Amino acid sequence: MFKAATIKDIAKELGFSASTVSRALLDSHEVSIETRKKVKDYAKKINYYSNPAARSLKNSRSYSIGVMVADVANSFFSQTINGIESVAYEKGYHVIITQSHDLYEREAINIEHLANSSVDGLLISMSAGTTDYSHITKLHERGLPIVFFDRIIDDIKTFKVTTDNFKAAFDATVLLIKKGYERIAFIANAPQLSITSDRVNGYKAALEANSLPFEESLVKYCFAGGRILDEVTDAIDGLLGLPDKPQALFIASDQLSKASIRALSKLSHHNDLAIIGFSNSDVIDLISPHISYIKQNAFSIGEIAMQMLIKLMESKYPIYNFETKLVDAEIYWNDNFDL
Amino acid sequence: MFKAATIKDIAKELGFSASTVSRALLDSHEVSIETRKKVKDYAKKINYYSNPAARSLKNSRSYSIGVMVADVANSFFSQTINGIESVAYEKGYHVIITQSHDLYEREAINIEHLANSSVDGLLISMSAGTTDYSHITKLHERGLPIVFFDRIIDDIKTFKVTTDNFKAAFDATVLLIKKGYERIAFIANAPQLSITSDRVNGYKAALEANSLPFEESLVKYCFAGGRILDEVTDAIDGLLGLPDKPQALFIASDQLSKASIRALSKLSHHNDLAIIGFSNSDVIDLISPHISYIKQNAFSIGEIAMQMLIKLMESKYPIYNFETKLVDAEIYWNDNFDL
DNA sequence: AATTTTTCCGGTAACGTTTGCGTTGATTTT
DNA sequence: AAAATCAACGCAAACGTTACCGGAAAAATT
Repeated sequence: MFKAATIKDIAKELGFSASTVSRALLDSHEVSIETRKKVKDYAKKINYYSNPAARSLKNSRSYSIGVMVADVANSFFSQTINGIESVAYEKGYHVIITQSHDLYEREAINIEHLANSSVDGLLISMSAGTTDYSHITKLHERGLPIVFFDRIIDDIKTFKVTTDNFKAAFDATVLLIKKGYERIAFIANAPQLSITSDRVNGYKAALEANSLPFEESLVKYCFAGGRILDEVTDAIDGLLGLPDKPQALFIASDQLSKASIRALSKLSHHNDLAIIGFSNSDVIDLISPHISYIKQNAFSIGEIAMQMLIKLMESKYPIYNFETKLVDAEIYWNDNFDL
Repeated sequence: MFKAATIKDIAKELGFSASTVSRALLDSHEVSIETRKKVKDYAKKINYYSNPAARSLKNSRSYSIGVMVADVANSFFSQTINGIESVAYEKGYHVIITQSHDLYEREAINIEHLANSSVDGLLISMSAGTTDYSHITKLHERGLPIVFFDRIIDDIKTFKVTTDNFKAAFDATVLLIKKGYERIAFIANAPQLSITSDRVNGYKAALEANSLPFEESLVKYCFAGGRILDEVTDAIDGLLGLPDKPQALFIASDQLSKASIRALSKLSHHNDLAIIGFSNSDVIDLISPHISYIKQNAFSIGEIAMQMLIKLMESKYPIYNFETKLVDAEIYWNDNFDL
């Protein structure tokens, strides 16, 4: 079995002590330039890499961070992960990804698991099924650096980054109104999520700004967030069964968009409806019915989240003034509902 | 800052030595049943978890494995990852995911990085851009357990698992022929990939079994595997520009299917073509033109790959007889090309 | 020329865990 | 009853690194 080179091997070969070699590799000023060069050259020659376990044990840092998302198969999250990884990688951090599948239990277990594997920090997008945050507050109080992204929560004071959901929903609604649609229904995600209330509020504000009435009956919350097709089908059936049918549909998430389209594609007269929905799918433009969509800057959100976490982890002193960054989304309008 | 409980804390509290506590936690028979129970109870009470860094250092194992895929945003891979994680998690392994984006350089760097972070094993799906395998053989010769999945290679003797691509392509082609399509074009992935040749061979064999001629001009290889739209557009234009136009299209990967559909959707008379393509997308049935598709058992492949890797990592003696497991895919036929 | 400072390096201990070996007292064997 | 066995535990070393504490030689200061 292969045995990796250690600092001792270098020390023995070059006639230095292990401490000098260690310092040389860390570029300490207590080692002469020539010695540093000698050590580094030889280290490279014999393909030396510091043993991460030993380094972790000594420094009580693991140089790995944990990421909690609902599902990697979700385009938004996989794009976010790409952003996270690009920053993490260049800063020398490993990324351990876990999925909640929007279930509270999975979230709690996985986060516990991550914390006990001594990750140096956590990047969390809350599961839709979570209403009790104690498993996270516990870790936060212990001093574990945590950054929330996408689905953020108010209860914990730390860095957060998400789409400017209010603005995105506001703009999209205004766009629908400008195009002449005044009765706009809203298919919402689980109500406990930050992204849900922000988006609903943006929608409400847009209606108000255009002196249109807000009708409770036009808003349908989907607690499973599109995971259960029936929930979405029922919501749409309910809307289309209304005496005064809506002219347009605002769909508040990627999962919901897919589910709604699937539900609508089985109906005959879906072409009457103007549809705009959140989606980061790379094939959204190929799907019919052809919808307008709001695309989040997922990659940027990932990058920013990771940068925030690094700031938190590497800060020598405790940080008290936290920032919640809002990233703009992009709206793509499609007039043509038939392909 | 929070300080986790250690074995010493337990030892001190209970009046045992650290070694006894360690052995008790490992269920050693050299410790009495009562002592074991006492230790475990107290450990649970104070929320003790063994320090992974110390354990890794001592046992020279990290209890984490590395996964190399082209892209987590790809449905097939994200489903595979779900399979991998489900097995890994229950066996106490961490999963570190990296992406090659089908680039040789990224693959080489990431694999090197993973190996130096002392993962206990590697799960690899080859990048389309890779033709030189030395970065992997090097690690394999050192004794690092490696399992290939999906895009496997012949050069390295180890466990492998992939879809029965020959059979899937054979069956799909036969199906097209049965439906009356005799001139079937083939849009293939990068030729150096195992999945490419297997699928092409299945297609050829099906033609031969039905006494149909194989025409080189009907097969178009896409070296970027659908990452570059133009490549696919050119391939399709080439096929449709043929004096004797094909009646059906066989598309050999998910990425290619998406790209092809995008290319076709811009043309007017795509309804003449029967299309069958590999895809694991969860919205493939909503996309138009509406195509038939071959869906791989991605989750199973992930599970099997992880089980193979565990067998390899935890075997006390070197293993010499390796298995290459082929998993059946499922074919979904769609007669209706218009939505 | 004597003193102080600086440069450069080594020794040692520690991080938390596991393991081979040794020790003790109790139990079994002849 | 002496010898052998065994159960249950402690001691100490080791995994590879880093950091504190020194110390000697060289350089800089009086």
